[in-house]
Amino acid sequence: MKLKDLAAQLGLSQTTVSRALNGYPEVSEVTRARVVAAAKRHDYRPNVRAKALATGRSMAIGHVLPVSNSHEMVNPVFADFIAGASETYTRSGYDLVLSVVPDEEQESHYRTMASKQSVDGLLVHSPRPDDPRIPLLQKIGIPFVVHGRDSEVADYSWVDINNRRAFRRATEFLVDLGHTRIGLLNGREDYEFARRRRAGVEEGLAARGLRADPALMYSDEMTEQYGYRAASALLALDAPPTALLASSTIIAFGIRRAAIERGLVLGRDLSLISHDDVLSYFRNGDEEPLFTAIRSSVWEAGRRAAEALIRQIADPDTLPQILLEADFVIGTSTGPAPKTNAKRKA
Amino acid sequence: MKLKDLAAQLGLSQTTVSRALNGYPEVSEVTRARVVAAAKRHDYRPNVRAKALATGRSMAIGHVLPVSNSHEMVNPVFADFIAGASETYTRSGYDLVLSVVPDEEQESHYRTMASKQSVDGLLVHSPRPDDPRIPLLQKIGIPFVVHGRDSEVADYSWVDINNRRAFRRATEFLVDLGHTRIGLLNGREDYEFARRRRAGVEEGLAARGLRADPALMYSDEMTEQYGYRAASALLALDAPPTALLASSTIIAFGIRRAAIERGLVLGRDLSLISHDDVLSYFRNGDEEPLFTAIRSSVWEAGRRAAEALIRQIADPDTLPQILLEADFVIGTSTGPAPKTNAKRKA
DNA sequence: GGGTGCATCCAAAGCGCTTTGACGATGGAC
DNA sequence: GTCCATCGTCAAAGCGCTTTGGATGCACCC
Repeated sequence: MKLKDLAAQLGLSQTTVSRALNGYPEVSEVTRARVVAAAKRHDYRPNVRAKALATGRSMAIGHVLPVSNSHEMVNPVFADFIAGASETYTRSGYDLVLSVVPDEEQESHYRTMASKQSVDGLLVHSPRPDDPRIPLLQKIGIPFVVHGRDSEVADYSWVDINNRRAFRRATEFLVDLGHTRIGLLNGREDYEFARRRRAGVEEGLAARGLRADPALMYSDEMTEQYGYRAASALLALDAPPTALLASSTIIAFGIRRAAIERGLVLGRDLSLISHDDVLSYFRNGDEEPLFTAIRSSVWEAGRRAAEALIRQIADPDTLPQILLEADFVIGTSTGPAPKTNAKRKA
Repeated sequence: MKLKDLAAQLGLSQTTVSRALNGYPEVSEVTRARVVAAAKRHDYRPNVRAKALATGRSMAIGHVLPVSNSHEMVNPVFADFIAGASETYTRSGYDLVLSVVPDEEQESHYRTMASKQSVDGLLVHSPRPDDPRIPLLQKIGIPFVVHGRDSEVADYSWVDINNRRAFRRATEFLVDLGHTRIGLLNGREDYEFARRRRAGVEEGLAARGLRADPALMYSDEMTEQYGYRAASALLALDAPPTALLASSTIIAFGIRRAAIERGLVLGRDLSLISHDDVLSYFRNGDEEPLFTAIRSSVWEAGRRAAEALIRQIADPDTLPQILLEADFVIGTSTGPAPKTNAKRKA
């Protein structure tokens, strides 16, 4: 069933039928009702390809997921982010076209997408410092929103959380509890978000007159095993940290394992604050938060980013920039610095 | 730069340019070379929308992810499966259009996709028993591949692992080690894969003359906390199981936590076999497997499913059905049934 | 020299939709 | 009774590509 058939059936022209269905005012309400009823009856839905060609808009948004080719790793964060975004797209009639592309092919892939004109806008994931994709897209002139920022002054549209502030705050919280040896199990610091988090920790320490100890700072792909191994190494030090900051709940799981294995109780012997993306399958406790955490739902971020992109497509002059503040939730994994350590320092 | 411009520039007709670029034989090699060179020089790439309209093929595959609307949960398994599929699509020039749709809207969403003609084929995730989507798609007549099967005799294309056999084998392995009280921490049993796994366990027990104890069988969304809570409950029984089967590595993490917390050593005090989808962020150990496991990469399954679908689109008469056998890898989490329990039974 | 066959290329139609520009009908103002 | 808006409708062009059905030129053969 195509437009032509439907028009013939109704004894109307294609023009009128098209207008009726798309809500143009030049058609009488009685005709519109007839057309809409007939369309529903025949389950008519316009062919998107033809529509796209005629309007020049494909009603699709591109997401390009970078995958570390060496590891074949895809971060579970993406699943939730995309689920959030997809929700918004579906509601607005957009499709989401996804491609998973090895790091080194990113740039050429973006170029291809743009010249094929298969999408009306792009969502850029995981920006690196001085990410080449951004000037590329600006040059091409296609609407895009970045999840994260590649620098403090970013002249493009983005959605990000205030990583620096959140980690600074968490750090100060720990220092105020008496902790002075604080470790950080960060994500890969060739990504901006991880750099900001580290900067936040350093600022927090500095603000309280402490200095960051590089020996307590780790950075890697955020797996459970990384959390376990790094925490085990840290806890085996002569002067182990009394508190740890983790860049993800998954890392925190690994830390907890290392702690339990040593008979340490979180919140008493070792304090732990985790960043919590509120991932579907890695909830930080149920009703009660398990870990004290910097919490910001990445699902929600996906939703917001999608909205920002759609807004920008509608009006290319707006460049939405959305900074989400993370919640700071107190769980059972933090407490005052243990006496023994205090003594050791004295 | 469009075809017309390129043709004009070269002093050729659109026909010839189009043929040259698409590898048709009716064009001389010298002309083809000229055209290809010019296309590269101008970074010409055909507009996919126009191409799709002209050819009737949109060069896109649809994936519809079900999301339990109540929980807003998206299974991390999808991320790896889709990454694998996307790899294949990209290589074959297909786009992947993704939608995340609440359970109850699944059917209407499939219907819409088909009538909009925006995709050439569909990949169906997470089949339920007697899943209505399957007859629907058969009626519509669009090529599709199901990840999993909704029944033992399935007259459509699917890619699945031999869940039943794998869990049967794991169960027998445990019984042969002397375990008689064996628990199962399964996924949601309103999905086919979980039913098969349970059936496999029951078969394995029956084959060794044992009966399944419903009190030792759990079923739920596969989170770490579910694993922890269910295992804790089981271990607190008067006659606790000496061995557990887990439907995912994430559940196994939870079980391990419960075990460690009780001072139990996996492989000595409690045996554990997990299903391992080889998810990016939940590796079962690094070089050495941590858990004894039924292993089958879901990334690979995505790749195979995508290949099957593309094959089917090319030749609708083939209905590829691919049954992957899982590896059985021995880790450190299994061992003979502890004496104390053996005594208790005697 | 006229036919045959092949290699190369082209004009134009068509994919299913939107949108421009025009047209007949109606009704109110004068 | 004429004129002019306004309304409701339509025919046709166009989106950028593929593909059908020739057209042209040239070598080859009898």
